[in-house]
Amino acid sequence: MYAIIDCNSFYVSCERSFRPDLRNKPVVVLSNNDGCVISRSAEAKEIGIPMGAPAFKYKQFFKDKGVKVFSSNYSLYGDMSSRVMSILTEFSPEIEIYSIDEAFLYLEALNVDIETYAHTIKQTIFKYTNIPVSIGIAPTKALSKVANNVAKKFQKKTQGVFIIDTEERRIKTLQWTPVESVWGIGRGHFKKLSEIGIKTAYQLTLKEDHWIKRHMSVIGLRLKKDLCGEETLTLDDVVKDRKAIATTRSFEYTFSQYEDVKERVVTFAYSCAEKMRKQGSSCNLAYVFLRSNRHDQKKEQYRAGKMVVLPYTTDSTLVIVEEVVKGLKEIFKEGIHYKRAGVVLMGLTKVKQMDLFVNEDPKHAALMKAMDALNDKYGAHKIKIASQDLKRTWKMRQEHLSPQYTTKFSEIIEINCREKK
DNA sequence: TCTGGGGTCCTAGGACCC
DNA sequence: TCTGGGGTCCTAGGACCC
Repeated sequence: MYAIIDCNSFYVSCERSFRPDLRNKPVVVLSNNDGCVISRSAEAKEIGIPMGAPAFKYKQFFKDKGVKVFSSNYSLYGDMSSRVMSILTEFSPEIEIYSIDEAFLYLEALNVDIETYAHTIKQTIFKYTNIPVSIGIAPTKALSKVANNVAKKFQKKTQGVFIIDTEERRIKTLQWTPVESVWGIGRGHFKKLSEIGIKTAYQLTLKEDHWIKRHMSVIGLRLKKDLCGEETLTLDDVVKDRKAIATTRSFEYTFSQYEDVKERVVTFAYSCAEKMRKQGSSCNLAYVFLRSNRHDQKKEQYRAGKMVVLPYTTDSTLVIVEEVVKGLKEIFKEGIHYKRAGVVLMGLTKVKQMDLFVNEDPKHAALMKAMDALNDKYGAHKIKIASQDLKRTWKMRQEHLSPQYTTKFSEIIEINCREKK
């Protein structure tokens, strides 16, 4: 049996974990730049705040209804996530961390009463982190996701745990489940399925294989089989290296000057390269893109991207920045009000294939190592490169940021020592 | 004024190879 | 009348996830 453990309203629950006064109150967490709502407490959902609601449109509503608003605090959520995951590893050696707030556990090898075990998991996580979770258990991964939905929808009745352990229960649950809420069915597939009268997950499991393969590719077919109880999706318990690493942002205002846009793009390339070195990879491709403000149709719309092939496989910020800027020059158009830009590193590999003719200056590796060590020790982006503007510090709008509750003790001690010195 | 960010996988078509 | 077959790699676009 597979269990999927999913934290309820994860970002909101993290904020609440340190603010017991917010229990039973409507709480939301906003995206970067305080743009839109990305996490809602049950109370916030109840008063009709939709996912993705633009914050500026809801400002008054939040005030009127006493909604507590937080800017996103990813270091807090990352830290809370690690705590939850480390508790889960105590319960089964076979675990797949699926996202920041979800993990699959394989329970087959354990000789336990599954229902009792699930409740113990739930209570333990709550005891140590204050984070409520829902648990779905079933013979396949897709079915465990369906079970999880039920556990979430019927909190009171299920106590947050739902198990599909008989054929009768599988069918009954799938008949109840709207097809669009199935894991792997998004807007596009939902539309196609509606057109041919498929409304429930159960109807999907009755559809012929060739139709599904034709319209939903092999992914859809695997999903169907998994829902039928045939195990086609297996546990991915090795942490895989990223195949692409991206840094993309919307700007608080729009930029029209090349120098402004360039400074942003260089900083994005810089962060990408840093993330890539953390994973121990190098790359040979970089993609840079620019976008105007799609919400302001009065202004000229423009979107462009350029893939640049690096002269050799590298993890050097200097080389990557230089090539990304060349790409930027090709797509930058005067007179556009740019709202968003990004850099994506691709072609990631752990093997640095040497080029026959051009190779990296060996000094770069040592320089990167020193740069990473300094930034690690003294704070992010303390060491910049010259094409970033040293005077300028672009701040995200974060008007509702919570404190760094989980800052590590070692860091606090270090800061204290520094101040004493 | 103001609307997120970071990933994965699959398919189709074109260019190219022998 | 009539023009092969089996590959690889790359790109763009679509679909999905959280």
